[in-house]
Amino acid sequence: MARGKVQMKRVENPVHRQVTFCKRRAGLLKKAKELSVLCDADIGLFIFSAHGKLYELATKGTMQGLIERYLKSSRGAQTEQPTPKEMQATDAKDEINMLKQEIETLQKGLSHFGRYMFGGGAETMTLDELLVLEKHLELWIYNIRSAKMDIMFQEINVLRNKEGILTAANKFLQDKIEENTVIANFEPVTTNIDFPLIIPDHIFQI
Amino acid sequence: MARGKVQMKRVENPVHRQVTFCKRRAGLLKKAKELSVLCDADIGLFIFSAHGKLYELATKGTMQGLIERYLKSSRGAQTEQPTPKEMQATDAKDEINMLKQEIETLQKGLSHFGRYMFGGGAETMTLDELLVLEKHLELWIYNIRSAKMDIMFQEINVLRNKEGILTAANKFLQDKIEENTVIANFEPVTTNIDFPLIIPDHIFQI
DNA sequence: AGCTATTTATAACG
DNA sequence: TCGTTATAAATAGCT
Repeated sequence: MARGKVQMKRVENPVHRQVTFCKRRAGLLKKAKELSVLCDADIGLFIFSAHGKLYELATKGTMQGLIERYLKSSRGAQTEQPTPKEMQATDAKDEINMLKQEIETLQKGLSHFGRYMFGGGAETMTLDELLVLEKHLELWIYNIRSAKMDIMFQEINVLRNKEGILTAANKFLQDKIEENTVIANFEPVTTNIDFPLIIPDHIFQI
Repeated sequence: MARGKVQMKRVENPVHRQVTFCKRRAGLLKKAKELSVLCDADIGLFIFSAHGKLYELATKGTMQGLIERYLKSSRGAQTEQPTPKEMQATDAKDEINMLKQEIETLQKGLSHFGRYMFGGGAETMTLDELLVLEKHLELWIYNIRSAKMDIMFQEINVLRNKEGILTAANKFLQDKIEENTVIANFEPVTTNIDFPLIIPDHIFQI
């Protein structure tokens, strides 16, 4: 495409070959992104250099997600999945697994972000790419928050239950002491404890 | 690339979009093949049209085989995730101030993000703008998590303190009852309470 | 890495 | 979809 027509065969000179690889790889990735943006297409592209180094592009979600979609689509002519993945958790274990998965998704999204920013020749992000990134971040934030809240609310409830039991036990024992004292005609029980048996209200304010 | 420069955004006219998709898809597949041949690269490429139709190219073996190779290769080369900046709080007041500051940062980041995404005619972002945005988003996510955790840990600690006080009071009262019983030479105190005075261990497990 | 001279890809149109 | 053509992009050969 410049200063000489190129033969469609392997470039024999190793230096030339490496240069050509760099340039054309950048061009290919750019073209793929352009097609995705211009025509609403979702594209997965990965390139192994002759020495095995990996370069990749996923224009929607993660490469994992696109690969799954590819496998479904190429196997049977199965129905498309318009909604990427609806999440329904039946129990805590599912919740934890989903959380882990989402963290992974997020990390991939971030790494994609990094690639967009520093990857070969990709100096611009499209609005669509930003929207995808935003969705990932929203999902990430939401799921981390939910999971943490669930776990901590659980602990808070357990502690509140324990508090109720202990308070009741405490009250019962105080009543018992009074009762025994009356029966025995003893002086009221006196103590030198330096912590309150009745918890001041302010402790219960957070 | 012809008879007019093209904007890097979705082609709105559906007919034009379809034509562009056909032509550029063919061009992309051709370029991928050329890169593969010229530079000894192995390439997997799949394209989902907007309506879900699949187009694919695998320059070596099958797409399945390339996908397996991709999965292996991408696992090994996990990109490290940057650790958001660590925050050190000496007391609750500092914590609150930091939180407020971070909220401000977050709001700035959000407004930046919104501007980047929807601002007038700015379809491209510079590398510096992207770096700023990335930092804001990382900070945003990290701080939402931190703030929630801090608040809930605070409540948990208060409840744990209350639990400790009540347990100690409980034990003291039990000892007192025993003591009074011995002095009075009475029968041991008996009760018909239906909750435990000694809390079963399992309650303390969360 | 940059820089051109060329080749290629392709947008608009028929 | 297919062909034509004017132009925008990509890039081979150099430095």
